[in-house]
Amino acid sequence: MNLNDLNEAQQEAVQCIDAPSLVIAGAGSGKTRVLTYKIAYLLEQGFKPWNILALTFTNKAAREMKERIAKLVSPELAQSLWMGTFHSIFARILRRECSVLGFSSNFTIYDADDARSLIKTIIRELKLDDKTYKPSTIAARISDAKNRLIFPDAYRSSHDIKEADFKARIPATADIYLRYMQRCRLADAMDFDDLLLYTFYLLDRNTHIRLKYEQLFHFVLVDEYQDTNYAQHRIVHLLTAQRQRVCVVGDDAQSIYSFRGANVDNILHFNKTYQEAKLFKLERNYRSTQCIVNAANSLIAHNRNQIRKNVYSKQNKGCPIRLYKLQSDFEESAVVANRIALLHQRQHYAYNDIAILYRTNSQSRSLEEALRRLAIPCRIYGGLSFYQRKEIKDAVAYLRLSINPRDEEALKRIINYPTRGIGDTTVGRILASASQHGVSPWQVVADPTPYGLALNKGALDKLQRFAQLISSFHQVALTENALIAAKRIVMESGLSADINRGHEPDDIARQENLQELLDAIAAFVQDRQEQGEPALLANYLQEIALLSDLDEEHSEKEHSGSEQRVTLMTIHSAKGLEFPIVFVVGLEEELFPSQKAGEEGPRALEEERRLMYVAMTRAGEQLYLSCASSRFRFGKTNYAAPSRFIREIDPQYIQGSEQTANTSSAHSIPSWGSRHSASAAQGAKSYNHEASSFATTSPSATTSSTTAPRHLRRVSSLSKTDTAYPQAAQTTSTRTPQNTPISPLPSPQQQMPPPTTQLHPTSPQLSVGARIEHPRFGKGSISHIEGAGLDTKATVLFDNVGTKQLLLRFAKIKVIEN
DNA sequence: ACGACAAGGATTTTT
DNA sequence: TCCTTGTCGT
Repeated sequence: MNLNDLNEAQQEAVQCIDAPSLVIAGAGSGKTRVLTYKIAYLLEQGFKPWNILALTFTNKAAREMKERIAKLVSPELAQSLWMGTFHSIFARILRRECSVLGFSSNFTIYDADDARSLIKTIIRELKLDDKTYKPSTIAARISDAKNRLIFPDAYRSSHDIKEADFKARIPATADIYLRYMQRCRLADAMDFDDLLLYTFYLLDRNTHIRLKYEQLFHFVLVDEYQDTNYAQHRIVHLLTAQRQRVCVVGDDAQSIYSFRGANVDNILHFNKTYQEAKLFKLERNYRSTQCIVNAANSLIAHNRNQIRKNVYSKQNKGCPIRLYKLQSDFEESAVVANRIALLHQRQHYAYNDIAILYRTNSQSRSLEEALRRLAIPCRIYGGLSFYQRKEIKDAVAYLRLSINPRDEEALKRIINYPTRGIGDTTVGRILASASQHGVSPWQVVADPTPYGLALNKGALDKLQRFAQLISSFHQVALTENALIAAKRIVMESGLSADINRGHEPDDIARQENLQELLDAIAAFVQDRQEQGEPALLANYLQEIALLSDLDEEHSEKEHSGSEQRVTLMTIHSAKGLEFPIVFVVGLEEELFPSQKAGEEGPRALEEERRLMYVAMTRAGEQLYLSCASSRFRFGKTNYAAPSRFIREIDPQYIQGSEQTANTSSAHSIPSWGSRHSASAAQGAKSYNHEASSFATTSPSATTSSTTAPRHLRRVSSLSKTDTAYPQAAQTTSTRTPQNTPISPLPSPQQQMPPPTTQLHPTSPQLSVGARIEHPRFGKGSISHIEGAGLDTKATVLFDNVGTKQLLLRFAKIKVIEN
């Protein structure tokens, strides 16, 4: 490591180890660099890696930092650091110390859906109206309380809260909260917020444990400090109050998660908590042109609540920000797509260098369509993540229940899926009985007699069979590795059979997803075994509970090469990323800033402004802004004025914005008819030129080109939706209505999203008796074949693992002899 | 127990 | 518009 790689401000921040330090890292100022160098520096100064705790918000951030430290120092040292997300580190600690809290070390982690579902159950049990007591609202309130370290008893006795709940007409929230906590405990489950809440509780109440971790962590570093909530702040404080060896890094101007409990005050008032704190400001931006940096500064200057800083760039001045004022969202998309085509063709920008950012996910649609018309490949981030897909949740519910049968949410999810005759009435009685006796539903299922279940013989039989099934899974999970256990569970539960029943594109997608899960488990097991670490199902579940699917990015790149795509994402997901070219679209009042923010007042508006700041500072070389006077939203055309944020940017950095900023009102936006008029901004003129190819696209062509991807999007309900358009040139021009496939089941090569599905379009010719080899199951012989074409399914008797049913188009099998 | 239909709701979402 | 949710009918 060489400190000379850093600028002066960065060096100072890195070298401060005897006092708490707050590093305000302006956008693009090398924040991660400072953190990694600081850790390297600490190691050089003799700190042991296992005495250093580095907390991040995302797994991705932790992983990246670890990689960089591995390169900077050594992989071994990097490996021994305590580095991870708040939640994963605290979960690790909690699993170790949980006996004090009355949880087992295999406790389940409830995700947001589990939490909401349980809250809903409780609302019903309490005979409250779930119109008034909207589960999501209550869940948010409980989450909020937990993030502020307010336990149920404190919640109940707080006058302010009581009044607020009374005003909101949900006075029973305190009861729901208490019951919710009890139920989680009974289920041996913690939700995301509990991981913080109980960690705090443990450290705060248990001196012994606090001392242990105080003595363990000689230095604590926190990334993205502006996004910490009160609980996180207090935990960090508990761990560092003695030694005062703490370094937090962040940018108050980029705090955009207050709606999730993040509290900007943590960073704004850091020096109140740590009075000896030293403040370091990283103000040199290495990412963007002067024009972009200055424009962003001029915008954020409208915020009152902030730490003043002077972010500057020494790069080129760069070109001014281009502003497009369009008439409709449709036009906006077309203009953006056209501009991207030009950037690609004339200025030779790679698609990967370009991002389109928007406030809401729903804005992606028209952009996607416009891009497709010009055959520009794009990748849309957002939507359901892998683990949120129904079939994955079902499978994971079985796995969870096998590890922790008390997991109420998992039980409810699959007790009658696949259908086994345990209907709502039966489940209702079980839940009521469990709740009445203060036991977990599983206890009632496993042993109904003591709880006086009013069920007939048939229902009881079915229950017993279910209980036995789960018990056997539990045994398997304890003894076998995760892969073997998961496969048995998936097969014997009937889930596999249910999933593999259908042949619709959606069914196929589900089958693939389930296979993907099993593949992921296989990879996990292999990985763990290579490391000589345990590879039980419980270990796997612990791993995935806190994982979103961000680390698929790696594997995906390895698999499908690096195809160039334009990135489409919300501004929130773009935080921390950068692109040479950035388009920020949909700059209209009510949309950005959002209507809700407007209603909520200045604080919320400031957050929206920070969001705009984040959006602008993602751009390195060129920044484009656009707004549309009309937009199709919620099935209606809405009209809105250009966003105030456009006005708040110093017009000297915007091309052609002088007139629009001062003289034009919402009504004098250049429109189709007036685009040649003198009042049209320069941006609109260039639009006129650039959009020529769009202008020739007739509306009817638009509708026909929309047909193809409809179910495609469904099939690949991925968090990342890839759209490659292998036939894209035809999509708009040559494909006529006649040769547009009408069948919902087009040929797979054309219609499947290529990067996510690895089909084997030409299934090997197979006959009964053939010997084959499968990469995971090994060798075996075919005992039965059914179906034809794409749906050919073979029953294979494998030498080592028994009989499996394989869909030939998915199974990567090799024919040994036919 | 499941499919069909209507109604209502609809930021952002690191864990 | 599109998705989730709830209700109804078989």
